[in-house]
Amino acid sequence: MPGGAPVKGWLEPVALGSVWRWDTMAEGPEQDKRLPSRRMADDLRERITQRELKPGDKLPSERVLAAAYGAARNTAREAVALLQAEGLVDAQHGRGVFVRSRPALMRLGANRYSRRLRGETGLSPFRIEVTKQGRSPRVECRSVTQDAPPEDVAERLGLDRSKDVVIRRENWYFADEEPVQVGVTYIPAAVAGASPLASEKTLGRGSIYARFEELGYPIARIREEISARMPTPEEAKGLSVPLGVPVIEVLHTGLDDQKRPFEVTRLVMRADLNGLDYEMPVED
Amino acid sequence: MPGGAPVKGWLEPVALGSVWRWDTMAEGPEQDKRLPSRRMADDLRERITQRELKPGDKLPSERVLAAAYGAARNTAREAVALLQAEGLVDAQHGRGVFVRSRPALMRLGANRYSRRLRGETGLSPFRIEVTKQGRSPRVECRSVTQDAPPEDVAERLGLDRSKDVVIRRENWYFADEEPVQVGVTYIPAAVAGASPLASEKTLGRGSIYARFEELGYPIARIREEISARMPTPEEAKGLSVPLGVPVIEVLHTGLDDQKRPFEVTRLVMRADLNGLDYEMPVED
DNA sequence: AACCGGAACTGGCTTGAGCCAGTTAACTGG
DNA sequence: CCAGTTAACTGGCTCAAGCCAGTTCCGGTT
Repeated sequence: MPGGAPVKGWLEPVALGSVWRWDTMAEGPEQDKRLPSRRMADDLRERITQRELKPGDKLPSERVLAAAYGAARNTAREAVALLQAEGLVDAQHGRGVFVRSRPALMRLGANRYSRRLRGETGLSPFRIEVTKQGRSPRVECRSVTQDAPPEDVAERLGLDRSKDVVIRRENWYFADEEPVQVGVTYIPAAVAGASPLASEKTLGRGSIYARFEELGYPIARIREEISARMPTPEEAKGLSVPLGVPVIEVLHTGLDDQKRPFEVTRLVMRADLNGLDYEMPVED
Repeated sequence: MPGGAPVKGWLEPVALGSVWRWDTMAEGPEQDKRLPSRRMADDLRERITQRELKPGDKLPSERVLAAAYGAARNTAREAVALLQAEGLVDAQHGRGVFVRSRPALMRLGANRYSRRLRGETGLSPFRIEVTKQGRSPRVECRSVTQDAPPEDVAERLGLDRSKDVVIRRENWYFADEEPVQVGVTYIPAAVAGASPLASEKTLGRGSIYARFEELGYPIARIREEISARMPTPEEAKGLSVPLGVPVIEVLHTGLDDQKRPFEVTRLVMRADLNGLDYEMPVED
């Protein structure tokens, strides 16, 4: 495969090994020029996508893999690392490497802001969606503080970063005690006033948007700016994001019936568990 | 550093090494128990987020890094690989490892379906957005074929996978000749009929939705299902997605004024160059 | 039957060595 | 002055070896 220094090879005393190497090349003109680690990865990927290895199945151990290809353990490790970075596979210390199963995505829609849903169930859309999947939801408000808004938030709320303050509410969302989302909501102090929004961790029936409505800010429009990226180390730890899984970040702005922004929420969620689902009219 | 088996150490004959190990622990209670590769990665990440290393800057070479920490080159490589997987850094063969710059995201909004925009400019929203960024857009229709629809597409179009056929149009989107998106549009054969949609690669002024309108399918509502994941090897190659960068997948359904689906498009785009931006009414 | 220990597996991380292949700049000869 | 070569960088990949740390299971003890 090297073929890097064939000329040198001729000048130097003919090594025993080089002979059969050239022979095999002559016999099999269809040289597999892929690197060993890629070959292993490609083969495994093939077996996975062909369903020969099904979700939950265990891959051959690194040492077995290496032996099978006549390669070093590190090379097999490299192959596994590639699959892991693609999110195809999940390594568990001491147990093995397993084909990742694709759990049903939780589909967050715009209807999560619907007043009707709010009224009918009294439950937050998150709870509804998780329950629908047969898992048990939990929402935890970790902190309610007051601070200067981040740049992008200030911009969307029409605030001056150096002057205005916002209430910052940090919420964690769990399904079966597994963390799946973090949301940080920013509310202008002028909007929250002395309401529970400004201080209470629990907001009572009908979710936060019922409270906004009581304050004179009925949610009429939303803007959602969506991006995706790899998690920071903190996010990876906090959300226990597996290797090879990105996060979706949603910067959400709530607007009242006069199109005034009264709230911004930054949602970060595991992309292997969550998706978004919007249906909307084409305007104008 | 290990300190993993201190108890065992007491039971066994006292090794010479263990003495100073306990000593140093006593002297410096602030043991850095992180693994060498993590320490290097953490330090570099810190320097990057603190802007000491700015986008475009070159990191110390692997060999220099290794020497600085008294570690092997492979360990430095591991550290770099971690940063790469986080999408913080971009390695270039022969040149070095560079802090990745965060280019402005292209923001695709729902307004891309607006009839007014379509009429006013005659340009597709993609072209508008790219031009706005001072780059030159290009759209290339790679193929127009006829086939059975994929499962999820059939579902959304209300078709029977084994009976109905669809027109499949594959489009590639470039900015400055850099591929940034791929879109595959599926149209029921019954909808496309013998129109240009069914055969022509170029569709003329006003983009594809003008053609649909002419056929009696004015786009009135859209549904967009969004997810994110790591690219497949094919996507990584086709879109030249750098390591550590996910893709955003949008499964888009176009509905006419009677809420009938007449078209589904699967869009895959590099998450480091693209984002989505929706503004919509809260319905009900 | 319950417990505990160890053996034999698993992946995690590191070392230090070597070769290959891009890149760049300085040096050379025309 | 330009063109081509070369040397000294860079990262890419592999090897072989070793130790550590989880997991699992089996067999012996209590």
